[in-house]
Amino acid sequence: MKINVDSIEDKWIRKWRESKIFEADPKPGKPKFFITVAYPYPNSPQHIGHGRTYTIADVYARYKRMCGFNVLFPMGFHYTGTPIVAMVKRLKGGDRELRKLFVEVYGIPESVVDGFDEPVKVARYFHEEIKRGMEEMGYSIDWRREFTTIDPQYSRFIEWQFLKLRERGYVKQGSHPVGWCPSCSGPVGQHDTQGDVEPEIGTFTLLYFKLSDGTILPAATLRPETVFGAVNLWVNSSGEYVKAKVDGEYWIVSVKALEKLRLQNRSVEACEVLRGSDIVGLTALNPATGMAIPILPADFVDPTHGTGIVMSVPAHAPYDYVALMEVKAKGVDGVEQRVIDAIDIKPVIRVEGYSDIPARDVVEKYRVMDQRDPKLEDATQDVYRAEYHRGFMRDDIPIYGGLPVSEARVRISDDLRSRGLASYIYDIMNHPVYCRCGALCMVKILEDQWFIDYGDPEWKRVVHKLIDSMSIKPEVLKAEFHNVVDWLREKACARRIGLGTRLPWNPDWIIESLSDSTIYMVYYLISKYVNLYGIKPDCMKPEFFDYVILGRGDVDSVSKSTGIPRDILESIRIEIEYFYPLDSRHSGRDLVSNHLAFFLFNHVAIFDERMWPRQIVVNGSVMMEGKKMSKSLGNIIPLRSAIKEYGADALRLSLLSAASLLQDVDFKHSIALSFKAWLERFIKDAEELKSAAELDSVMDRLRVIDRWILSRLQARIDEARRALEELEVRDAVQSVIYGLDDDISWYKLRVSVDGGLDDVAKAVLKSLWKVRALLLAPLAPFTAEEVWSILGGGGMASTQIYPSPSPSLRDIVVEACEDMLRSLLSDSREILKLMKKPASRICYYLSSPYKWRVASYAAEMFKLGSIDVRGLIDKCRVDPELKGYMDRISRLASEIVREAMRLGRVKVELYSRINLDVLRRYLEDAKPFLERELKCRVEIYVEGEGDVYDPTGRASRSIPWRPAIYVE
RNA sequence: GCGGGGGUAGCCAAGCCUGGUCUAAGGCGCAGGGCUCAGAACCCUGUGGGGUAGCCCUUCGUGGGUUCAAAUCCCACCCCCCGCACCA
Repeated sequence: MKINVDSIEDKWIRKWRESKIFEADPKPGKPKFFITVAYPYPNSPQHIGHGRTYTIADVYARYKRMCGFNVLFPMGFHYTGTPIVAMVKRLKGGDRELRKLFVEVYGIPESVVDGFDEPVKVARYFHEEIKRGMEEMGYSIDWRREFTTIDPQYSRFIEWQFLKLRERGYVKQGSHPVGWCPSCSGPVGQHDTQGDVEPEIGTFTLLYFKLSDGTILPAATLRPETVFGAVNLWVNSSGEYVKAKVDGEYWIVSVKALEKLRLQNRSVEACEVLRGSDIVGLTALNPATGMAIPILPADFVDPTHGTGIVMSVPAHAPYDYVALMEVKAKGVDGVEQRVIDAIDIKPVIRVEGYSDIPARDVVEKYRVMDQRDPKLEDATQDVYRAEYHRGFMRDDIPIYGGLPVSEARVRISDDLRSRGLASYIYDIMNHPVYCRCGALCMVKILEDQWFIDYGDPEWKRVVHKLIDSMSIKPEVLKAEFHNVVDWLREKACARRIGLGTRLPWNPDWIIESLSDSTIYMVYYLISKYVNLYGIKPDCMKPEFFDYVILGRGDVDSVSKSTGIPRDILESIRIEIEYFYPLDSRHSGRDLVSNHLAFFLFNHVAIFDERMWPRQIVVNGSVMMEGKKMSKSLGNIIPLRSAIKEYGADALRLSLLSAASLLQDVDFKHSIALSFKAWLERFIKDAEELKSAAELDSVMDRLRVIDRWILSRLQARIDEARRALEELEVRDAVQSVIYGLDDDISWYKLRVSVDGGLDDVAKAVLKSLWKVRALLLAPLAPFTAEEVWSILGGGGMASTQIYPSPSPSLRDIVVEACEDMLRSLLSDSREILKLMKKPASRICYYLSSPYKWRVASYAAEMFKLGSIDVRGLIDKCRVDPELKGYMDRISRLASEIVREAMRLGRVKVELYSRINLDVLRRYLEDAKPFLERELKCRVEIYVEGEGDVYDPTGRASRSIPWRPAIYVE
């Protein structure tokens, strides 16, 4: 029979939808479980990496539902933000790369791409695409609550949230440096740059070197402490410079630098255009030492970086050292050689392992050829790092002598600034970074920027308290959350462009995406009513949210002022009281330091303690055949194509089983295929077991091995439950699939006669298949439903109660005997393997009763604590029944102790349940099986009884946990 | 730099918190066998080395230490990955 995965999936998607089993409404008295995953941003189809988080959440939702909870698992779509806007702009600008991505990688028809002329159209398209993927994956979502973050009703909600934050004093206004494109006049993030580089903003100290007429030559540096060793200045002689009036003083900087100063809100007025060569040869005063130093040309100076004026510290900066050596050797046009010769290298910092001039050390070490040599970067890194961590200011440096460099740096910069000899400037650390439009990125200081003040210490304190009291899975992340909360500072919460909600008190600003997604989980409880009754945005005034979310105000007056009928208001209020707080929040690990942290802050700010979230679950990402998924590698597999290729269940299992929660999953084609095959086989087996009898009808005919497999099943159920409870989905797959497979294949080997199964075995397997279908239902729901229905389970698997271990089917003695049988078989095989000739008969010798007595003492000792030979002998000595055996016991005791150590606590505990009679009967019973497996006659004796066939005297070697073996 | 995570057999990966059940789960790959006209799939067996008796030797980044006993606990070192924001 051929299994048609597609039609099975279609069938169950339809049945689930028609039966509305995933639509959750408040049910007083029934425990609820509210679970959400971070909603998707619809700027591309989802790939299998996105699928992991949603699948884990769905497994949890399905599991909790089967545990009797009224589970609510909703979904929305996050339209807020700039990337989609930027994409449309690029498409309109004829960006071929992006078009290619859409058409060739995502498989979107050309005509559809042509229609992408507005951000919302793009969002709607991917929204539907993503939603379909979620349905196809079998996610048990209550779709009645779906919304997007640009729905006007949602905007009312976000406005309300921001009014609350502002009321509580968490919203502030201030200035803020951002990466900026002067040509687009907009902020640039990673998405906006060539090569997706994140512009890093750094603060440079601007040191004011002055010409004799007072004109300032500001040198930008990250190492202001080295100013004491600045013995000349560098400019690029062919670079464009300007003399300009900056904040009322005359400055000379590069043309680009003037633009930066303007963006950073200095008053700037250019006066005169210069070339670098125009200022070469002039003399400037060092602001720290007062020394007159010459201005010299250097090719390495990049006029677009910093100010285009570079202070030269040849003792500690390899670039400066090399450049100085060059000018000393070659001379400079228009500068007297005497001036150049007079330049002395001045050391400022001493650091162990380096000479007085560390820059020279590394230049020699790296064999740097000239100032264009790329090795200078590494050389520079070396010196900087060593000096920063291990360096001290030399004792001849006034005031700061003896200070560690890291401390001196801050103090010197502060002191010079307070004396008006320096200031600071922001610049791009990883310069140069280019905007997609091609322009060089700079730093702009935005004035009047709105912030949420996550730096507020009191607010942080409360968030710490929440983190301590909630569950975070995996638990190791708790420390990370605490750290993140400690780091967080003001967060810019609004921008000028992009989709989203406008700040209610200042509509020029649009609330950015990480700030409008912090408490929206509660909105799912409202959106159901918005969708159901078409509540108008205008009705959703602050008092509406105050009432339904916080329980403030009076229903009648709220109803009157909003025009929303009283019963609807009350229903929403009841819904929120019932489902809130959120029981589990799921996301990938990349959201820990932003979204998830903000989620906690905002809940604490807006809700009462009893409505704070209960749990966060974080998972790692997905790799593709060992490599990171990326557009450039072209190894992104869209979720929906993967579903087509492997089927939803096989894909789910692949994503669930390949790694523990926080670890990155390595997705492999071969693994997905083997799950696919496994699932098909599971269904085929069910078809074959369909006609078997029910377990109840064969209960009185069960053999030990039947009892064994049923007992194992109970253990697997227990493992699966435990694993799912802790969201160790990997372990759940392990137990339900591989673990049970192991048990079943052993069982089949034991019960099959001539390769076939009798009707008892079939009945046992049928019952096992039914239980297994339910065990599998959260993990691979389509297959589970299919098998459950094939075997006539009744109702849907998704709504059954998750199996619990049944104590009456657990049989530890049988498990112990079977375990011993297996090790006996494997020991026998090992012996047989080493024998050259085939064996004709194999004899097992069980220990005589007195040995069992000694073993039971040993097990007891082990259970209570440690085990030792002397102690064991002492115990035996006082036992009158062992009186006659003391001569043999000393050797036996040491053997037993050794074996106990080898077996370990768990096995010894297990074996202690067995006694001689039970084991003898058990092995006698299994004799035909052993003979079949070992292909020779098997005989079982008890040491010390009459007619024991024992030509080599092996019987005496037996101990109770390990019968002796003789092979002939 | 600060903070977090990690280095386990051919590969991926569990175990580590709570030391002994650890030559170390499971999967993939590989090899042999079965099935088959053949192949794919599937099913068995093996997969550090040695061994004519169930065993011995070696192994969990490196080096020390604690312990009767260490992949697991402690110390030092080396290496790798991620986050540090205005961006979803």
